[in-house]
Amino acid sequence: MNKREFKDKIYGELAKVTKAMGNPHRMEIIDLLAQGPFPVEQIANATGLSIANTSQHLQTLKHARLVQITRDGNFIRYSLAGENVYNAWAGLRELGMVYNSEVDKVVKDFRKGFNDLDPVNADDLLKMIEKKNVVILDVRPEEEYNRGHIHRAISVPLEQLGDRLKSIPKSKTIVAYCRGPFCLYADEAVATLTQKGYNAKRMTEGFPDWVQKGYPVEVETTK
Amino acid sequence: MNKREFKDKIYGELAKVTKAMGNPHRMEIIDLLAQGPFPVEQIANATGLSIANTSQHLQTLKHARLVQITRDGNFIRYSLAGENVYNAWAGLRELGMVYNSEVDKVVKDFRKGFNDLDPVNADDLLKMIEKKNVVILDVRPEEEYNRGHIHRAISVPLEQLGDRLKSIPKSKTIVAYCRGPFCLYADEAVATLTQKGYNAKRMTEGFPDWVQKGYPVEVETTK
DNA sequence: CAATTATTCAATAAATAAATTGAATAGGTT
DNA sequence: AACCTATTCAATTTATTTATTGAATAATTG
Repeated sequence: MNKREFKDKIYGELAKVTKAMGNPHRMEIIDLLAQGPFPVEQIANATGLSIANTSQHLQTLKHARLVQITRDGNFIRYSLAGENVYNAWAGLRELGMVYNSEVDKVVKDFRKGFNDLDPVNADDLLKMIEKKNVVILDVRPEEEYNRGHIHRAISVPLEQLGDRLKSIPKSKTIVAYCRGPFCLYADEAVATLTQKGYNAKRMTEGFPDWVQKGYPVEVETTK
Repeated sequence: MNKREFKDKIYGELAKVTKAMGNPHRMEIIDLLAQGPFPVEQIANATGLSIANTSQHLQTLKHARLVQITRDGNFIRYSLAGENVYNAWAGLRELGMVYNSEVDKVVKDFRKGFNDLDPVNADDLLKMIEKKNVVILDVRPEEEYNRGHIHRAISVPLEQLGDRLKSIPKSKTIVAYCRGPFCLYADEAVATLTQKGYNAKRMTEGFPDWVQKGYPVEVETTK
């Protein structure tokens, strides 16, 4: 193998992995799988794809070793192959948000529609936790909260928010978070809370980013 | 814009950027441009592509805002649009090297051919610098050394290595570095030095990775 | 062991990306 | 102003990727 063949081989392999990521649906799937394992049907529902199409995209990701499967009864659950997958994905996300002003603009414009201005980021939230003047709401589905959540966050899945307002104190700042910067659960929660008179904000990032930064979490102990 | 349109837009934009990276030649170009600005012809030579083909790939990268141009006399020089581009690229590289055992294997096998076993990584080298028992050789072209190099490294471009052996002490460990883990200049230098009786090793990473880690550098002051 | 359910495979058509060639452009130089 | 030189554009062919449909598979349950 000469030098050129060596380079062709190496960059070829890297390009394969990158290509496997370089599709809108697969980007969304990776973002979702960062929350943990999901069966094909749920992935299809979340992304609006057909089951067969979802399966094909998952095969593409699997061949590139970006996702792995675990069998659980009748279901096959897909999850990310390791933390490097999320790291790489987050790197691309940052790239998109910094240099492609359209992405940033669309996100900001959409949040305006929820009256969700002045969000806090993960570093802000960490400081607020130290000062103990904040209530943190995890508004993802309960299953995802159970797999792991921000230290001292309470689980209030978006569908239950209306019923559980009385347990949320108006005297403190409320920070809601969800799956990631493109997940809208937290925005919807903030819209509801603000309307009811709460001082509520969303955290711009999601739980996986909190984990990536090494900030305090509680994780599922069993299994 | 509804939720689905929002997500399609966001993930679509991210996929565009990722697709722009997801090609073997463009991967190699990004890796090269991490050293600084290069004109099209040099990029074509380094990658073995035709000028026209190189130009097309550069246009693709430019439209995705991954590279930017600066005019300098008759030449147009291309360089990375910012540090996030290198960060994202390095994230994909790690992903490829960790989960795709083929990449790791090819790199290791190729190094064996240079008798270049037992390399040091950036962290190792930092410790060796503290102990002052190492000579660091920057074996990239001089122009790249001039733009920035590891603190106290001396410039010995590969072509000049044979002529400059007498100035390199045999009493110390020699560590050579170059552009990155897939660059072969350092391997060739190590092969030559080892054959002449030196205790020489390569640093597995390259200069951009050293910078990314925030380790001590000397950079061009003028301009 | 047949039936059920979740998932994957195979085949096709439509869309997108790549390499090649030669012509066009746009700075700088004489 | 005419001429260089580096770079880009346009047009073509070939290769790859995507979505869709319906059939096939494989583990589980009755």
